[in-house]
Amino acid sequence: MSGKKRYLVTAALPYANGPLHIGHLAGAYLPADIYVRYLRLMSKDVVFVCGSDEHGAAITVRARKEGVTPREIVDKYHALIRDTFEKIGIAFDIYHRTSEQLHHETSQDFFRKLLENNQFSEEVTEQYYDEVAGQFLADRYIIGTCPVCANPDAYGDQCEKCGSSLSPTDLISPRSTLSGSAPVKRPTKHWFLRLDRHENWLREWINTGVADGHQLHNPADWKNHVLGQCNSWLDQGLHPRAMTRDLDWGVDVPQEIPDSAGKKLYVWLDAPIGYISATKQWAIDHGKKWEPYWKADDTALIHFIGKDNIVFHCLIFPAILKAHGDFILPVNVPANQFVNLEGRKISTSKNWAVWVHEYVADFPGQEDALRYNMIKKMPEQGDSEFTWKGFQETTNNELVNNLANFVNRVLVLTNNYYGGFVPAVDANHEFKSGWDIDKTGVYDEELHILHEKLEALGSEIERFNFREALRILMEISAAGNALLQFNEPWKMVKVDPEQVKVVINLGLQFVAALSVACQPFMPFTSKRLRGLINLNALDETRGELLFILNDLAEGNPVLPTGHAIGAAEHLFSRIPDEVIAAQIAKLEATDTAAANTTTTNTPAATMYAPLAPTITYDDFAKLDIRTGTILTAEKMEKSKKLLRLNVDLGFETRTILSGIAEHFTPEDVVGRQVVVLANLAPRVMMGVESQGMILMAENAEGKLSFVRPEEGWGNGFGVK
RNA sequence: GGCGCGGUAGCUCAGCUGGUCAGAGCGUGCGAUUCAUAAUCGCAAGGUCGCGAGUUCAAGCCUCGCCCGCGCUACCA
Repeated sequence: MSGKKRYLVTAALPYANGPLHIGHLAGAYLPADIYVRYLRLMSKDVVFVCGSDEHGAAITVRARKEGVTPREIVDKYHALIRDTFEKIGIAFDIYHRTSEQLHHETSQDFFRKLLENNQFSEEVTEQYYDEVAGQFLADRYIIGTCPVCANPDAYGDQCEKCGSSLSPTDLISPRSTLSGSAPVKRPTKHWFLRLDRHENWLREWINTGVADGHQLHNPADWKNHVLGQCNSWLDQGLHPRAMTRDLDWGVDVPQEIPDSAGKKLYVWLDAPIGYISATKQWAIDHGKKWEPYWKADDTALIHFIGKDNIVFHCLIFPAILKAHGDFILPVNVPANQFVNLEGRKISTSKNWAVWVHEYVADFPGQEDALRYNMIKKMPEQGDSEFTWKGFQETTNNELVNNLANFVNRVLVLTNNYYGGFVPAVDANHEFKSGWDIDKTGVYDEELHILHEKLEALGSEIERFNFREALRILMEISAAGNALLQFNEPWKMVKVDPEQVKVVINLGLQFVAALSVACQPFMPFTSKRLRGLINLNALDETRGELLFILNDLAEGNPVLPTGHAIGAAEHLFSRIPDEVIAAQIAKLEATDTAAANTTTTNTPAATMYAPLAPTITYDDFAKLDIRTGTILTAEKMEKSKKLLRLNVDLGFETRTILSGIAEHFTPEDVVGRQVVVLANLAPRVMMGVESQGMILMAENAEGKLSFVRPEEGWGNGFGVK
């Protein structure tokens, strides 16, 4: 254990424009929850904060699309996400929200402090401006034709059809979603954090753990992919990044600052400071001080995130904290990778996901089955895979057959033979060890091994190896089953009743240990299990795992002789094939056109892009579209997406670059008849001038199809 | 194209600074068993550790090249 006096654990703030899916859970929230629950059981001082990230253009875009206010969007999803966390047992000390006044004040104070510390440069850049609506346009407010896949409704930051990340200036014929007009570029001033000035110390800190001459962490404890990603960025050089935006939904740049009108803090400064605001609110609610958790050297700050957030939490936020001056740096950022679903990437926009709020509705009382499976499949080193079949198998084979069964066996035998009381034992009586079939068991030694297992489990959690920790947990259950199997109390009860007492007593100690050790992973099961053996639910403020470890270390049993247990019950229920089939069917159904009518919170518009604003015939007539034939095709050097085509337009041959290399090989396209936008302004890409654009059709999966005239149609003819 | 992380038994994955590291769980086969939601326990199955070279007394573990997956990034239409 790090030896720190207190812990501040954060989990990535969910963006309040959609529900949670299992990838979120396995990526950040479950590992954080396990870690925190473990710390509490070990009597550590820990605060676990999270909250909804409620600002940004995506929310306003969504609000406009649904005809509601941004406030209504965030209220809806904040409530949904908060309740989902509670239902699946993620035990934050506080789940805050960035729309709270306290957060606005906190982040504004941060901005002022950075300004005071001379951490910004002010720069004027050209941004798209909507003259009709009278405001600057966030990237998400601008749509236009995607340069990669020709989707006519790509956003200024990203094309949701092909997933390309874009900038507004990439879009062909951009238009404003506010008014439908074509935006114009206008100068606007923004505050840029001088990240370049932080590059050197960040590099040292990331790679050696040393900052300002102090050893703050050991890089060997950080995950490979986290270090790799950071160094990849550092090697490319850090550049000043804008900390403000022209937005209308977010935290205002403090008004006393000149030119702040209409400016909002960008997500870099808004979201991570949400961790601090949340801690402040928690302190207010509980009569505590928040500063020690963020400013004291003996606090361990740990960020649980997904891999998409690595540089944000390992470089940018630390730079902000350092630039402020008073704050500590994270001691570790154990980012997880991604979870795939049934062989495909989880996609909110394509509705390929298992939504957690739907799971808890479909599987009431089986929250821990999902938690268990997600922990088992946690993407700790590389991407992992969730399948419904796998979920069924682990639930039935491991939770039902092994864990629940072991508990049931012990309780049934105790009730049958000893009237439900923990039997007194002769600690010197021999039996067969549950840990090793060839070993003679000794009561104290069995407890000792149990102690070792619990310590090993804890040490794996401390090192963020949650899958391994879970495996050790199940090892205890398997050893318990083996203990019964080897000693056959149902036979020996007539032959050697003293031995049976030892075996059953030991079995009960295993069950009691499991009731504590399983709590970080499966809190609902812990509570249920504690009930079965007539113990109170764990009080997380009391460090009960620590007590048990101390007891076992001294050779004392967890459950005292004579303790009365309850009736045997099953902890888990088997998941039948039909239920799994239904979930798979549901997944596949929502993946298709049914997405339009589904009750999930997935945007209905994802199947079909919204219709673009109406244009006149004159607008259309500006386009000169011609038939043509691809004569030659070759892959562009150094480009992943571009094919260089020579296209016969009848009257001339054009060189056209087309972003279809990820869909078609050169051989695929040579000889194809195509339709070409012939009067598009030429554009130089990768050093080659493209003289037109090949028109493609695209479906919801982002697959492309050539648009072409009838077989044998000539080249160079107009399309109207 | 550049960079990063992965590519290990049918499946899901462990393998720290190179030398019991060729492993675990599940599935499969055989055997034992009945207290238990036909659950449990034991044994077994021989996987070129992505491909090809190299360094070393010794390489999944180091180096170089290549292939595949994912991510970030690029003069990105």
